[in-house]
Amino acid sequence: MTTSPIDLTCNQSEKCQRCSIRQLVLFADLCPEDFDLLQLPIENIKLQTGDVLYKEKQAAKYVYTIRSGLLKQVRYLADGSYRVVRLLQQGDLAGIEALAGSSYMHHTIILQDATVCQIPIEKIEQLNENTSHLYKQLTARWKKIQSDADLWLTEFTLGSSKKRVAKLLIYLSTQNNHDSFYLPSREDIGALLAITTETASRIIAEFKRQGGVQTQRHYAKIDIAKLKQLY
Amino acid sequence: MTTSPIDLTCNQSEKCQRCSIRQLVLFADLCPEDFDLLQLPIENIKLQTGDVLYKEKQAAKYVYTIRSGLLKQVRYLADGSYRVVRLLQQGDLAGIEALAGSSYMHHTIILQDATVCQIPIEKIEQLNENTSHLYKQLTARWKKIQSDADLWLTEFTLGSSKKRVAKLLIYLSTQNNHDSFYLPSREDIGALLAITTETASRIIAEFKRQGGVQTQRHYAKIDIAKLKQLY
DNA sequence: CGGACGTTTGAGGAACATCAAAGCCTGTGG
DNA sequence: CCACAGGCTTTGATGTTCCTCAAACGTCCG
Repeated sequence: MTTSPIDLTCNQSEKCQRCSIRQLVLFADLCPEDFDLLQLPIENIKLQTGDVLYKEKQAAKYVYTIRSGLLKQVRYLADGSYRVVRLLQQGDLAGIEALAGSSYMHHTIILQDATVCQIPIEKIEQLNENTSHLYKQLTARWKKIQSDADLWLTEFTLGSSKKRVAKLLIYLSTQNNHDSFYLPSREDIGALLAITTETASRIIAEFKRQGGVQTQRHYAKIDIAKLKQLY
Repeated sequence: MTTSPIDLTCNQSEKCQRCSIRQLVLFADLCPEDFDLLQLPIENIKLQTGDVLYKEKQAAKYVYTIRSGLLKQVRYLADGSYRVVRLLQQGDLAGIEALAGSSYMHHTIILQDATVCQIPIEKIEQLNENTSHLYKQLTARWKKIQSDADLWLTEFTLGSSKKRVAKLLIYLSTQNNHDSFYLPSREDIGALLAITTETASRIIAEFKRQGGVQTQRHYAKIDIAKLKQLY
């Protein structure tokens, strides 16, 4: 979890305006004058699998825009186990709850190597006071959190385990435009779907035998049509 | 300009400023000058059990502040069944997603007789442009949606049915300060917890026999300590 | 090569869904 | 005031799914 000090030297405004995923990020609607308000540094951070972006209850000073990779937001339970409550991908924000409180609500952990932009909260609040251009994007992000939560509750907590695993695989495969996608560990899949590690393993192993899924290291390809037949 | 106290068309500003749950609602932070911007009428609506506040995909023109009662937000599934994805109570907003889109995301249905304030979306947007006082409350509402969703995923979709029902009863009982609370139908409890109506019924019946729960019509009292022993 | 960790597989049992029927409230109309 | 219909709740019997405990197997890495 290292950051390059070289990044900090060049003009922030220009860096953000030239952002390659500009249309996807929080600052999508800002105009050049808005960018001129950005004085504090926005760091671009590289993270790898297993890194912890931040922990629950930690003092919240930054909101993070996900530029690439896959992250999980996790709640640890009284018995030591954990539940994955959200997956974050390109364009999503991590730690947005920092805008309404002083600490983070989850552990946020990198599943697939990621790059994120670290945006100081003061900067967001400062922009909010000086321009109305951020409001729309922020609202859209909040709404996405809500609709993702609803999706989670209707798609991934209901029906047989087989159906849930299949739906998760289909969801993961459609979230990027490569033909293969990062396949979480069986334990994480369990924590995502509220099933045990063993059940997750059994189902994926069976899908592999039946030709609905092919795996290679931590990546998978699926045959969506075949998968839909199998559950 | 004087206004009659019984005139329903009386000055909106005064009505909202005198609101009995002012500290709980979206407009909590507004100052008198902000209220003067409120030109459009805000209607106070009474609703009873079974009424539909709005439906999924319906054109969204209003955000609703819940003044009293209990509402459910529901997603209907392909097989005709439904899933309750959220409960709304005093101080919550219904239809807030209207701020980032043109239609509602759920069916919102009254469980326990309710009163709600109907706020036109234009009014919120207009206030947002003219004052920064609404921003904080709106952000707090979005954050609550997120934290409620996380609560749902960790408390109500995990563990044995018995545990989930007990947690739901405890949750419902602590949400108001009366000693009894509205107990949803067994079908709704099933749709809340992703279990069948029969299982919900069996568990509540057993809790009743063992003295953890007492019911009367649609209301219940619980013995929290005893309930915690039972699962 | 050996150890650690994640995955797979197995056997057995508990929990829950399903199908089905009976019981119980509540409101309605005779 | 009582009888009855309809809807919700409760209960039962049965079968399936999934969890639990346990062990073997792979794979990656030092």
